[in-house]
Amino acid sequence: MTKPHVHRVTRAEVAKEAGTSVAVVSYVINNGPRPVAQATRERVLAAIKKTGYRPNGIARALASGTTRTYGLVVPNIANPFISSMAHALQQEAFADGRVLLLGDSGDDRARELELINNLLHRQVDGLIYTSVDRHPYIDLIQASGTPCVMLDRVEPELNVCSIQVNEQHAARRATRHLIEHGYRDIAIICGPQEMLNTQDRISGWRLALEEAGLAVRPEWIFSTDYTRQGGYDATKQMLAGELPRALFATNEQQAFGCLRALSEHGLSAPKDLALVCFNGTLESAFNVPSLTTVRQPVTQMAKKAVEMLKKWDGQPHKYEFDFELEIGGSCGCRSLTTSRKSQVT
Amino acid sequence: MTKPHVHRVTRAEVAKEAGTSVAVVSYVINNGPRPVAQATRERVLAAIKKTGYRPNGIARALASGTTRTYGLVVPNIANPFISSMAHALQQEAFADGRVLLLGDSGDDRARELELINNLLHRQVDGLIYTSVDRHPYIDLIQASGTPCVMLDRVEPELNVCSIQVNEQHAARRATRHLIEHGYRDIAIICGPQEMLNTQDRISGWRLALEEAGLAVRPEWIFSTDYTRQGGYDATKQMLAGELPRALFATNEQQAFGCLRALSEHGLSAPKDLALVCFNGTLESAFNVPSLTTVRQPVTQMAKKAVEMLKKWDGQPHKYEFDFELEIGGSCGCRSLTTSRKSQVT
DNA sequence: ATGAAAGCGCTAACAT
DNA sequence: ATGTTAGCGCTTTCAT
Repeated sequence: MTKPHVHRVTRAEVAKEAGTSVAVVSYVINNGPRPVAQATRERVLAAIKKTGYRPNGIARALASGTTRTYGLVVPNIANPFISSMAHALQQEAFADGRVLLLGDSGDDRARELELINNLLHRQVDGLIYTSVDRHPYIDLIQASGTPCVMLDRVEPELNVCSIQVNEQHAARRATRHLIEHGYRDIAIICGPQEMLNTQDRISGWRLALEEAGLAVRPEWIFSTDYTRQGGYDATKQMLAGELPRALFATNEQQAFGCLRALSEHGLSAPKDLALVCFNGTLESAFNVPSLTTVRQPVTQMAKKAVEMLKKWDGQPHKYEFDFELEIGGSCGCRSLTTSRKSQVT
Repeated sequence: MTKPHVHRVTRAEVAKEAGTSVAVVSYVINNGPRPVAQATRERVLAAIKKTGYRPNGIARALASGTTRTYGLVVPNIANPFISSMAHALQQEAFADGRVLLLGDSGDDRARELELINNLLHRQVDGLIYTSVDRHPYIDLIQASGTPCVMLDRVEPELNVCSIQVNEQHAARRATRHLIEHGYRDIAIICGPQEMLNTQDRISGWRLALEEAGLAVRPEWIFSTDYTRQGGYDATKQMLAGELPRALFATNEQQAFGCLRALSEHGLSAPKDLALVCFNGTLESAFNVPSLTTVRQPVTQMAKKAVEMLKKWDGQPHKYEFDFELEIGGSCGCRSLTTSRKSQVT
């Protein structure tokens, strides 16, 4: 019952000032649910202005049962792909009068659990969730009855809503692009093996190789963290063995780590190693060389995610979005085509 | 009074189940403010487990007057420097049991106002604020009595708390580093002229030049957005005139835009243009070439920001942090020293 | 069209 | 050590 803030004007004072009941003040503020006579409305508005009244969102949330808040749970907001998604989600949510509670788990599964519990206690109206793990805390969320949209793939048998691109297809498409360049020795730097998205991306890579009749060499699967350092370390390791001619890095950060490691050995892309990556952002487009990358339609996905939370019906809808293979210079295309429009102008 | 969620267990049910009063349930949950007999405590805990009770954070916030939430207002969460700061802030805040409400204004001043109003209505316990503009909405925040820490410099006469590095010093130091390399023709790519941080960074640059007896050429001040595209455009413009030998880019994104533009003209750093930038992140360390950059102690600053909100006393404390000039390859140092430890291992 | 009042689920002061 | 209850500031139903 401690009130840390300065005195706050309440609805009662406004009502007194306007000479009405508190209910009418609510009707004016909320534009409903009942009509208010024009004269009364004006008196109320004047009283609001005069008193400097500001509705208390917490009290409103308690009474109305909606916090007008979504929770966003992500592994790490410092990942540019994720922060670009967060940006789009916030824009979208705010257009609907809602704000995002940021839950950044710092790539830590225990922390992720704490955050989800915390956000659920806060009665968020919905959760937008990317787990650090292949076993997201779905039960917990469903038990609370909170609408939830997953932003990655989950075990098919889980009855959850999800939004994603088909990552296996995308990985296959990216790898196939390298094959079309004529490369036959194609390695992959991927995330932790147990994660579903890692598995999808590996299997897409494998599929493309098999379709082209190329050998799948297990020693050319470099599993590491989805970080720059991970890509760097994996590449160092790769450089210690027989060097492939091309590489599929399963996220943008790994690709950057890879380029750095290459450069420390006097190597570069696409000259010594052709490179494509997954989930590129503006960074890929501006990098030198620009990165050929699988692009997810972040803005559209954000729109859909918010829409799904708004229209929540408890059914486990799954939406799949088309990805785009954005051609940059890292795969060697730039030396093949001379007249390509620049990415960045 | 709509309850969108499934039935939620309340404290009353727990009390009934445990055969105690509701107050005791609170005391158990909150570990106070009054002691509870061990036996009772255990009965309550058992009842909580059995019923699946979860405290309602909103009701708690209304009754206690604290939402255990901070608002974070930033120009754009997709900016890597900002998202790394957001990451650190969230970690720090959560250690204190609080969560961040993300207010991403999308570089739009009107949106920023809406967001601040929204967050204030939500009764956030504090605000961490970086404005898109030189005139932040301080009055509004102060009128609400909400603790607030600014993360950039504000007009000195404003009585607000702020945390920052001395940007003029940092800019001067960065520029001086270029001068120490022997470069005499040093340009600057900066942000919008009216912003205080732009002015600080320009004046630091200017000061360093003057101290070295070098000419300050107004045509070598390229004002643009703090974005990759901005850096790109400014560099294109620069390339149309007489090319300087060195450049100070006033944020990391501009630096990347610059490198891209250079590359499209067959030029590169540090060979054709030595480059240092402001507010580098891990991206600078991993880029090829790695970027020489002013680094802010993001983690410490986040710690301090949260601490200031916790210990709020209404006084306009200002904290200045030491920056670090992180040496990379973009300024030419790499060719001078051969034995430098790698940045990224 | 408006007023009165019953919650929303909790905290904590006031009882015992 | 524990029970009872008055708020917290709002939404909305039930009256009028």
